[in-house]
Amino acid sequence: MMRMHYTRDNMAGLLRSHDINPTHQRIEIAHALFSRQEHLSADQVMAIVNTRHSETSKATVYNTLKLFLEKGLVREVIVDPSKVFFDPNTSPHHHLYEVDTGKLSDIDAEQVQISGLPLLPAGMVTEGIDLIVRVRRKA
Amino acid sequence: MMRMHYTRDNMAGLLRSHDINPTHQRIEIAHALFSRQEHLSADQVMAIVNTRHSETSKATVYNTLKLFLEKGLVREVIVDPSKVFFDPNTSPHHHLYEVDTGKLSDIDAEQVQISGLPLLPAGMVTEGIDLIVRVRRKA
DNA sequence: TCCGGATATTAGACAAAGTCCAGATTGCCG
DNA sequence: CGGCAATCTGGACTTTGTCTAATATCCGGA
Ligand SMILES: [Mn+2]
Ligand SMILES: [Mn+2]
Ligand SMILES: [Zn+2]
Ligand SMILES: [Zn+2]
Repeated sequence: MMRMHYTRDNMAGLLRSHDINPTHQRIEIAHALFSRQEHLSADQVMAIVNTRHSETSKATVYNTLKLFLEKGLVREVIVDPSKVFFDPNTSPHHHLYEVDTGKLSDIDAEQVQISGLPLLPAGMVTEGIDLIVRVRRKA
Repeated sequence: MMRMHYTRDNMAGLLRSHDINPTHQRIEIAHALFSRQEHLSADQVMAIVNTRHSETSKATVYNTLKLFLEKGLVREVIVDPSKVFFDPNTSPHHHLYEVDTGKLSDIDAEQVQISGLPLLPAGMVTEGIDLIVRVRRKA
């Protein structure tokens, strides 16, 4: 997939296309995630956004990430019991998690086949299927 | 698989077979998990074990669950960003998570096939593959 | 049985992630 | 400019989990 350059200016349009009012703080937070294309925790986003001078509060970082999540701009990845990661890649994909380093990387869903899953309980719909491969350095 | 009845008396042998010294507290905690065969959080274990009268401290509950984990007596399930679940079922299996209720149930690994996973980075070994089907009640 | 060391448990202080709220700011429209 | 909705904020608060130093329990040997 051809990748565009994620400038702050592009962020406003991206936010608007997801029905999010583009404010200064929201643009900075989106830029932190999309320019890096990495999985970031709220704490990491907080640190990135406030590197030069403090300009975004903790409450806003959490509120904004939750808003992005609701609007489908980012995805949540739950692999570490101590923190949630936010993922700017919303296309269907899986994850490889290096347990000793905490490094998290993507596995394209295209090449992975999952079959034999049981039928869902009546009245239920799948919200998502998370596949996490946990690896560690060989002893 | 034929299932035995998990009495407190059985717990001592189970603990010993996993190289765990069976103390009163450890037996109670193991009994909470194995007699129910459910996924429990530390908090839930704490509540169960202290129903009649307070007899096990928070520190011991956490220490013991971690010990059980290290000794392979239980397994950790990470699906909810706010708490870890402990699973007395250590046979390979996957999970179905009902996001609105928090209900967690097992999916037998036998019938599920996962193929096409990429090769691991050199020097890495798989510690486990977690597959979580997230479902919610239809709108 | 008594002693001493190793093992296990404890209360409570602490830390980290995340939530909540009431007040201040901002942006926009008339 | 004045009003109003939307947004942002500091800081108190909650929850989950960790740590520590003191105590209690267990067990093997004299
Ligand atoms: Mn700035
Ligand atoms: Mn008892
Ligand atoms: Zn990802
Ligand atoms: Zn399970």
